[in-house]
Amino acid sequence: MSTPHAILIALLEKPSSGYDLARRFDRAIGYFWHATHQQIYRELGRMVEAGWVSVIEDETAAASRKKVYCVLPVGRDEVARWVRETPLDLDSRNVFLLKLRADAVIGPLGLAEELARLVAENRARLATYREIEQRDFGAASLTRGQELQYAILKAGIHTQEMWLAWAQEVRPLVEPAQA
Amino acid sequence: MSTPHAILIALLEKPSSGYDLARRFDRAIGYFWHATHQQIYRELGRMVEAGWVSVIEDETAAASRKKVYCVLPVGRDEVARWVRETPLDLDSRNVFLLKLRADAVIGPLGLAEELARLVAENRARLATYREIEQRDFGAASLTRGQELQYAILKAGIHTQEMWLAWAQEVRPLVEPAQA
DNA sequence: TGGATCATGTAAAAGGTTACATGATTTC
DNA sequence: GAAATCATGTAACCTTTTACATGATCCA
Repeated sequence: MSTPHAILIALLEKPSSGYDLARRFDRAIGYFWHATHQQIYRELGRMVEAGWVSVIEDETAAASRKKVYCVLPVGRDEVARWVRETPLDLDSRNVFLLKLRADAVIGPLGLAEELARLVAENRARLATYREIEQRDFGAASLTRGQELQYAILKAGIHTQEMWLAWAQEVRPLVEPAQA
Repeated sequence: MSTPHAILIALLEKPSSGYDLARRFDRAIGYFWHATHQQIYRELGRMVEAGWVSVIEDETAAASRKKVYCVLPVGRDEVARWVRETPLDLDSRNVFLLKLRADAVIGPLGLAEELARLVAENRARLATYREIEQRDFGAASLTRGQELQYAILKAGIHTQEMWLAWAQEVRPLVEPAQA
């Protein structure tokens, strides 16, 4: 899921300390993404090494042990590169949401093509589900076990349908030329 | 996500070789779950050690190198224990689907309570999303960045709504006394 | 002054991914 | 007989999780 990029994007939205990031990943961001403080501190250390982020030195920082991290231009470019060059499979919807967040902060980053590809793949999968539905659960009466299996399949069907409807809403926001 | 239990449940549905399991995890099962053949072979080895599964010896097996695994009573009990004793957080919906599959093969395992708890938690989260929606995106016109952030939030809202509607459908199937 | 929270880290264990490796069987 | 697929495994690496650890600050 690329923890470092998730952290970079969170830092682009708002420079924070490791502790703050851990809290943000438990709150709003955490609804889609999760990271423990150990992961966060390790990645922050690596990203300082890599020159993607740096610690802001100011009077508040000097007063406490708190280290506030800020994304450097190199880190910003790395985010843009990651968004453009990392292809997603159709199961990584939350990674696409992460890309959208990046697009919201430093965009537009040209996500229209990838969205179109994901839509096509999700439609294909939905079609497969529909076939399974007709083939295996078309009968008038089903056993309890079959009902449960059908319920599992329906979870998949509803997920696809929901996501496809959502994708239609998002499309105009990532299209290059929106009238 | 508990790979060993996912494998046990797949084996309960149909005894298979490691190779077959890998293929099943790439097809129907893989729509909700994923495991590489390396993971599968490692877990199968461990589970034979633990006495949860055993290799079926028959004429077909003797002819080829293929090893067909079958769940032993101890393994079956372990699945039932796992389903009952492993509490899920509200993000692990696919783990709940896995529990449903277990319930379909060796159930009923009493999933009504856990489903009710997940529904309550998901409703609470949906309420939080709705608050954020009103507070942050109630304005008449939004910037492109805000539109995108709103779209991300909507993905969360739609996911919750879809799942809650699905849970209502499933509830009668896991209730202890269905008329 | 004692308990909650802030704030940062290390270390070990478990789990997952990628690459390597081998040989049998089937299909053209 | 060559290529694809069947079938099983090992090893190295990387990431994640869990537990441990420390000290500062804030509030009652």
